Amino acid sequence: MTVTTRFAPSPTGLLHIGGARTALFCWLYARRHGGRFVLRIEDTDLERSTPEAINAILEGMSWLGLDYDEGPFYQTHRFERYAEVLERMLAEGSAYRCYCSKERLDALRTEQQTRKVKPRYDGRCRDLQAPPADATEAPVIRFKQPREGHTVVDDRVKGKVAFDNAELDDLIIARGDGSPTYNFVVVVDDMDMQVSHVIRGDDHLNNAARQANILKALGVEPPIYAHVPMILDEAGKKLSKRTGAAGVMDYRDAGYLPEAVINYLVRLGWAHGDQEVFSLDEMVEYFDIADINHSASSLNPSKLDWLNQHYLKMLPRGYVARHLARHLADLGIDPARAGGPDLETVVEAQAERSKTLVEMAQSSAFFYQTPSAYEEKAARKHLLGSETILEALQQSLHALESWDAEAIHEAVMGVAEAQALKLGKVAQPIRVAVAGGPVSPPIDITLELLGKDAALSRLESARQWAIKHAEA
RNA sequence: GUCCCCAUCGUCUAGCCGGCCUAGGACACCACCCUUUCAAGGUGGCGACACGGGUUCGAAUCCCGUUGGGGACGCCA
Repeated sequence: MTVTTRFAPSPTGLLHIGGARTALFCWLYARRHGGRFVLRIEDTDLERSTPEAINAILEGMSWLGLDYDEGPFYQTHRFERYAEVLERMLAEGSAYRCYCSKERLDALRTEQQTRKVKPRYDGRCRDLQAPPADATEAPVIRFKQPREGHTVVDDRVKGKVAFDNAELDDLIIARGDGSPTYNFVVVVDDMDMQVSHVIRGDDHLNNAARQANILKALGVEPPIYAHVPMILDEAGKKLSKRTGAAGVMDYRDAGYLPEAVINYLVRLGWAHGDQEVFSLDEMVEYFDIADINHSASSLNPSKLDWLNQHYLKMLPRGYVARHLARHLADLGIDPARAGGPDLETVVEAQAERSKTLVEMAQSSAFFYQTPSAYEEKAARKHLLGSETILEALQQSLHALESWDAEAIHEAVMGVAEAQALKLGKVAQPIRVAVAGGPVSPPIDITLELLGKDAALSRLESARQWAIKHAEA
């Protein structure tokens, strides 16, 4: 049997972090076993499905690098096939037409709720031989669920889960307008696409029993189910659109690398001993459904930050630089045209002091554009009264023949010694002068990257500022 | 309400087919070291088996219950 997994999102919103992890697990399992991974868009809800949401899913998958072997399949393109199976079930007697009105169903539901029993269809039309004379609405089609016994779902993460068939009512598999519903199309698709392993959120565990029964009615062996626990937000609550960056693409925009997000996601609900950092190859090699946790997990943003920084430091500079470019662009900076330092050297200098690419872009902007203003507090502390130091620095740096970190370091040290100051006393004024604030990479590297002309002119501006504010 | 799932540090988790666990790792936090700012790095610290019953020579590990979370109960997916 070739392993086939599928990711089957409904295009009604973003590809959120929970869906992304489900997709990752499915992808990993298929890759692990040299199987197929298919993408299926569950768009049978014409009201809520949107092209934007479809794009968001496709974009998110591709950003994460989760490539699929087949699809995307759209369920709206398969209505003929569903109709065919519906006809067959009607003919075989495993499904029946139900003429109950929505009003009756609603009344039934509220009545059951007040009686404190589980709301379910009472089966009024189950054994009807002909349409009732007073039928007013187009009939829906219901699946004829077994009435007796139990249905056992042998779940690979939850174990054997038994449902009393009396709990499972006759669910609607086609609406009054003839369009098929979720629990039915899933079954037909999984059957047609020969899905061997259904890996999905455990909010579907209850559905598994009904789906397995439909499959059996169709004479097909149900797939292997693996219901993975949910992902909760930081507060341990269900993820909602309001929970900040819930969409995968929001993570990109917030400055995270796909490698970090993937690595973070794989450790949510799954572990391989004590290992925290995994290459894609390692994930594929080690991933196993048996190691998936049983309980829900909450998001831990600071751990994502840590992983992101790890990848910022470890991944090839050129690769990180390409990602950094888009965030610089968001700040209106085009490194190529701004004439500043090579992006890769910036990445090298900034990686260990950045959690995200957004941070890195912000703290590196000064390399490409003169800061519009000094941070007030820093300027007061480090620039005020530093005219002499700044002037000495200008002279000493101006005299440098080769503009490299080593020479710059010597020059700065020289000024500090000449004035009997600790290095910090002269480095901080330089930082504020060139970067606008008190933080930057080591001062010699900062100046080297910035370039001699820019460095000297910013030093001069800072000196002017110091003179002007000393008078006031 | 009914049914289903779950329960180890603040968070992610190792362990779970019982003794190697005075419960390990990671993130976060705190302290110290390093230091040219901020970081990064190093060292150390804080910190959990939800509760109650069993079973057993022995339970985080097995069983039952309680409590607490979560999910499902739609002509949504």
